[in-house]
Amino acid sequence: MDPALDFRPIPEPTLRRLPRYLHLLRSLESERETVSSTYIGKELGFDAIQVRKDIEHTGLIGRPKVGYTVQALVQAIEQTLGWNDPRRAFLIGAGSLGTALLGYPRFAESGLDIVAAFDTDESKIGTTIHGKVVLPLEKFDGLVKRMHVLVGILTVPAEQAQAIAERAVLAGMAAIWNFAPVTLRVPSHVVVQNEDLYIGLAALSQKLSLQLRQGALHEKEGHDAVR
Amino acid sequence: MDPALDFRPIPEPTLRRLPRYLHLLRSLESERETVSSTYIGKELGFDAIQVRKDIEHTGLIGRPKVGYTVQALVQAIEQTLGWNDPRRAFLIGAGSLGTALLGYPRFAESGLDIVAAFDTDESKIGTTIHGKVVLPLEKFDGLVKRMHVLVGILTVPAEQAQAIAERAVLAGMAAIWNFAPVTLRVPSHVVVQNEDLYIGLAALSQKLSLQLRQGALHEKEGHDAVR
DNA sequence: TAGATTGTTAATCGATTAACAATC
DNA sequence: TAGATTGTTAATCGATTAACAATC
Repeated sequence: MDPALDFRPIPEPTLRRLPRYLHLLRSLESERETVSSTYIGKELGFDAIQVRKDIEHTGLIGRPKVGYTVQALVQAIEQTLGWNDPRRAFLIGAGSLGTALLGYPRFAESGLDIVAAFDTDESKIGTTIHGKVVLPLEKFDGLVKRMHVLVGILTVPAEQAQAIAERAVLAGMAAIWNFAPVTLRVPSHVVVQNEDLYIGLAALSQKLSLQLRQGALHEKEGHDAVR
Repeated sequence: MDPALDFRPIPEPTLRRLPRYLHLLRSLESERETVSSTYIGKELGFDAIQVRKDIEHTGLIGRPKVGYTVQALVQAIEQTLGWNDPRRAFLIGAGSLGTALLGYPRFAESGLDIVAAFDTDESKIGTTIHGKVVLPLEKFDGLVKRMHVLVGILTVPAEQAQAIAERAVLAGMAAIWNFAPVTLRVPSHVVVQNEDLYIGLAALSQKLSLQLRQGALHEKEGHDAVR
């Protein structure tokens, strides 16, 4: 790969596919030595050429006829995503969503090390959820500063999200993974990743009505509904 | 808009932005009569031309100098997304993630009407979570058939996801909103929407390392870190 | 060797951005 | 009216797809 490309950001569509490759490859690591773009593509429903192009972005070079070494590919993708050394994060809001995230498997293998959770609910403070301690929100700002934790995971109710985000930024956080359905206003140097369920819902609605329409069409023609 | 376009699927990037417009517009409905693409763009950080192009996909026509009627735009987007009459859905897996989803606000206004939840945990069965009853999993297949519920929300552990998906399909479901971090194998006529948190995490990691790199660069040059 | 699979270079496609006339 | 904002048409950009020589 042209080394000048090293500093270009990975295109968004590629970035969305890399984690899926990684997931497949990890499950393959114990079974196979090498893997071809054809195999990955077939397995995940992508075009083989596209897979090859995506892999190119990681800088890994494969071998004609053989394919890619699974282990090397896993490492290359992890490297590209910056997942090889996990970043420490605080989670704010230990409600049901927060609890779910604390129990989510393998975040640590995906670049994120949730160090502790914060909440204002007296009954939760001091307990541990999935092995992570819940601390009082008052301690948040101080600990962010002291421990230089850069990533905040926001799982608070929508009304509180903006205020907490501002506290996080003020304390020195550089990135916010936002699960509250609001648009956060933060300084431009702060990274915000919105996890907006409504987007997924929009995609689902759209695909479903398309499918139903086509299905109805095919039924009329006396065919099976096949994509 | 060219009426021949009515049957073309909305481009994915547009589809991802429409819910965000909608969210903003709903909060505007009580305050303003009309809104311009410039305003929406500035508010959400998109290009005004892009906003206009996206709105074009809904088929709504604005008025020069005035902009779009907020109410009409809300309706047009809802119509386009198919959110004006919500689809009934079953949620399977009333763990913490399932609980969080049951409590998620305004799904009903976003095309999804969660009718009931299913679980195998005796202690949960018969209880209600955020107003939805939890039923025993044995009743799932029968109720899907009887009530013609087309959408299943999968919040079960990864190991069980494939098996439950197959039951859902067999019972007649047409779409699965999958929160388990696995690739489901389903017949091609079944729509699957994967809600993969690792994708969001990949985007976050990428943006953050880019930002930190730039920040460091600017510091060296004695500037503030500004995007 | 022959065939599979890579990396590279080019063609296609579609989304974003720009330019501008129409118009309230 | 003049200026803001739309819809339309064209230009640009980047991602996907195709073609093919290199090679294990």
